[in-house]
Amino acid sequence: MSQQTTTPGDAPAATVKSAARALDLLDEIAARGPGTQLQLSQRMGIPKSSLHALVRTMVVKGWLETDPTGTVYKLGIHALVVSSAYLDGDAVLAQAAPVLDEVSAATEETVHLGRLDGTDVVYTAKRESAHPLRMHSAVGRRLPAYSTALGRAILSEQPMEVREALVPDSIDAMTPHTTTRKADVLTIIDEAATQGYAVESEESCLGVRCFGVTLPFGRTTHDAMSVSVPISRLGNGREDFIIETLLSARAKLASQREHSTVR
Amino acid sequence: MSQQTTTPGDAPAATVKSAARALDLLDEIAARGPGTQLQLSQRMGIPKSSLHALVRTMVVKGWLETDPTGTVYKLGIHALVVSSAYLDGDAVLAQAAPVLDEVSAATEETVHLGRLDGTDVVYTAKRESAHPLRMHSAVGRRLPAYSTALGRAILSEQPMEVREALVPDSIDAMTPHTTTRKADVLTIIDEAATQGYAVESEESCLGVRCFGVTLPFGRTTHDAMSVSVPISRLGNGREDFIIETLLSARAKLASQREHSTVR
DNA sequence: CTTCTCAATTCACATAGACGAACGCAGTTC
DNA sequence: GAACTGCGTTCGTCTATGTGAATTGAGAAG
Repeated sequence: MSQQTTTPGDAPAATVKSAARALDLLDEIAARGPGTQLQLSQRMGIPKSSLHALVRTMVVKGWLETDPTGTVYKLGIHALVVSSAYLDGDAVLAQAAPVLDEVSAATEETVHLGRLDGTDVVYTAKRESAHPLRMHSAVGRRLPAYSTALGRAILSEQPMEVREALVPDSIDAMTPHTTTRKADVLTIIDEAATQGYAVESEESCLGVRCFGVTLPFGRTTHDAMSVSVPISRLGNGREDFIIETLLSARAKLASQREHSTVR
Repeated sequence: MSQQTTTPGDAPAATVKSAARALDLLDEIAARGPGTQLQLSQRMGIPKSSLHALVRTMVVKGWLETDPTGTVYKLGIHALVVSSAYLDGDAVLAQAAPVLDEVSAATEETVHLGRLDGTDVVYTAKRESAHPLRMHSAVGRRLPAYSTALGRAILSEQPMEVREALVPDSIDAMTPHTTTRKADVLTIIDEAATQGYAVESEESCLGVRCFGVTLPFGRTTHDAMSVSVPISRLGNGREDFIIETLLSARAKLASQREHSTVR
């Protein structure tokens, strides 16, 4: 993804090449894994001699580390440090955290907070299910917005053009149940807009169904919350209960928002 | 952290200025919080005109975001994304995770994994206590090594010169109980080396005592595990139980290491 | 021991960026 | 409403850095 985010078709906007490359390099390694200088230079289309100085700089600063052998470059520990700072400075997270806890306590399932970034959603917080059977997930992970309940919830509050733009024409199936036709996905998002919540069943993780609602912050909502439940634990109205829980969580946040003048 | 440049007393080491600055800027914001372009340029000692292009580049790439007002710059969502990639690629974490779970289950207290970075330790994983009274902590947060049980455990396996170097002459008290004399801290570390585990009582967080042991990976150990317990829950041999749990966790990892040829 | 391969590294030139100073734009203060 | 203050932005020059080709070094293969 990263390579050349180039916001499509706009001004050349004086950009600092070496700084951009340093950041791209971090993204590249994050997205496609570690590599040698040569491999990375090929993957990114940068002359290896250029990469050389760059990599050295980044190692000195602790943003990259090498293998024991010294030839393979991977992310350094500074990659971790900034993440907590990002989360600390996030007003949405701070406000949503108590509600997240409540939903987690009420449902006893894995609960995520996520945010739209490009066509993906990035998890910004989670609460894990107490059950031994639980999803593998992590704060910072990105998944396509259109195939997750969380992302669909966000998309359902966007105007049509945005939905169109953020659902690609060709969708890779992550599981046999993934909806791969753009039109179908758009229909699903439309239903979510009507219902007020989004669903995704085994489309990104086999055996798991997710439910998502947006968080009522700001006028363009980029944040949402979802609950992921193994299908084996659904039934007996438990699905409805989870949806109710999510909707009332959102209602609670919305009312808080009216009382306190936050941002 | 940032601002140093000039790797102490060795080769001039061709460094890429603008890349270094981009990274320093991330560190700066992570360490001392967001700011306007002017503030940041002053904090970092960079001409504002130089910072201007840099900041724009980083915003375009999603590594920085602005306030709603557009004047205050803070970390962007990419800061989150790399962190999960860092953790994913970490062999130590993958191996230690099950043991972490066990210690968490056995003690029902907050358990941390951490790694030495300069004079600090950075948390790389945690399991939270189920008790409502629990520490505030987060993966990615850094604390001084010398004042935490986790850090002291790591230091206790380092040679004397390293300990000397990593404990500063002047220590800021984080709580009234913080040990602030370098000599005292070195003595405590020495005791930890003898005992095989490190302790810290209310020195970084009032009301909390922590116990730490190193993880037996590699020959120079940079990783350690700790348990943080509210003092009110100690007593009745619970302290000994926790220490035993940690020591046996380490023993388990050590034996695993002998069987599997990892890394 | 020689040759191949794949890695990092260095060098000398063309270019991209760092810098200080000047500018534009709000919101405040007098 | 005029002078200030704090902010981002632009411009032209000097310098740092990106680049391709050539070099070194370590293993593996012959």
